[in-house]
Amino acid sequence: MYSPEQLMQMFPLFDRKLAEFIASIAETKTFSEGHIMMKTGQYFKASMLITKGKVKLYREGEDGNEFFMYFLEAGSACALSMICATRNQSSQIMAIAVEETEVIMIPIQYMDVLMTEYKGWYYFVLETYRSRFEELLIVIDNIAFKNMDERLEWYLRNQAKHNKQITLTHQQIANDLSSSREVISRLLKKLENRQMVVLHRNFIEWLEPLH
Amino acid sequence: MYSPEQLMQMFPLFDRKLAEFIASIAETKTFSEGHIMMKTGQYFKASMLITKGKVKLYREGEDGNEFFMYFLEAGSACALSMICATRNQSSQIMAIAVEETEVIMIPIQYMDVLMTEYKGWYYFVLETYRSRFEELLIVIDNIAFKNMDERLEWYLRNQAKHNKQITLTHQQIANDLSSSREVISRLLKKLENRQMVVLHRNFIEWLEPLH
DNA sequence: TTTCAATTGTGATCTTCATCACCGTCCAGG
DNA sequence: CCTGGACGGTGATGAAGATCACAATTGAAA
Repeated sequence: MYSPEQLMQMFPLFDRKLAEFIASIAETKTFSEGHIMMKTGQYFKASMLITKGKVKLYREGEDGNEFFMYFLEAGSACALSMICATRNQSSQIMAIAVEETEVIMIPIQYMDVLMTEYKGWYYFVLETYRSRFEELLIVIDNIAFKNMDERLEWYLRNQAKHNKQITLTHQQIANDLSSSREVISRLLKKLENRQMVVLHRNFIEWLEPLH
Repeated sequence: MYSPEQLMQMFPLFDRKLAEFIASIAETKTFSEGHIMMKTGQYFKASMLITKGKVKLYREGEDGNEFFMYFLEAGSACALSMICATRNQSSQIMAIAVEETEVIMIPIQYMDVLMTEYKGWYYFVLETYRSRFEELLIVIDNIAFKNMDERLEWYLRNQAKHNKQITLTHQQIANDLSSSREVISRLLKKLENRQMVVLHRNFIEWLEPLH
């Protein structure tokens, strides 16, 4: 499905030997938009490397609340799937494909040989874990130290990274931030006054530079 | 300093071969109470395994705020020191010894051989990372979904795990929870009314069962 | 013993945000 | 074309918690 060259381009930490091995065992799987790729309490039989699309990672509260944490995009891997697959344990996170998403599945039985024979693999695993950890720390910063207006701005900037047209309703944003629609509507209005966004029905236009 | 047997007892995921290797290269280091073991932006030249004592991990906000995340105790390792050592990157967390703490330092140059030759090591690394990750998720649950009274209760339960006498001032607790002293004082008073704690000057007695 | 700084208690007020109530707008399916 | 449900706007009210002001208590140092 993918050549070693393509893999090395998507996953810069892969060396040639590793890319060749992954290419030889890769099985891809496609999830359609809205598909739940991972549910709280689920066990994994494979690690997933994302090759196309975009996945939204949530934390689920006890009372059915959802709390947005981060996106995974092409070139990244699901840290939890890697570790849970290796250690055969369950996850505490929910993942939903926000667009059509393709992943490479690496069955659990290859974990040992990958880890022991391919140095590039464990660099990749560690880097994946480290960067997910950093993202969680940023999430904590946001909810611990910032007000809703700053969190909304950070959230929109995140969403806008790949597309300045953010096709979300105020209600969906409120859910992701664990807030309420009215508050989000009012804050969006303020951002519009500051000329940072233009509001439309069913989508929001982001006017600021993306990085 | 430590025999392989002692190491295997403290770190259950170590197999004999790994414990022997660690024992052969172990250098211990002791940090006195209050010592800052790790600072935001610091680089590591070694992984640290904790053999005695207790370490408090904080997230630092931009404006000097501190936010308590979790403790590390004997038998656990600092996930960040392991990964940052391996990948030679800096951390975003602060660690302070809350009691006299002894650690085994594993210099960076052993990371490769540990990872490739000792299967027990990478299980240990993954498990360390996974459990730290879970703890961060719990922190997020708390600040995203819970009120201050529940968070305070969780915090005290955590502190009391090893000692029912919690020697902290209300101000210190407020800092850890990123709240204010007055709020903490009032909530503590409520807990006292519910007979869950007894308040004293400079320390708090936890009356509930520990687990 | 006196004194001063750290700790704790308490009321008043303010800000942020959640919640409720209600209305207008848009648009897709009948 | 009409109409009901989804979406968005807006004011009023309430609760949680931050902040301010100040008093009371304690304990260690002088």
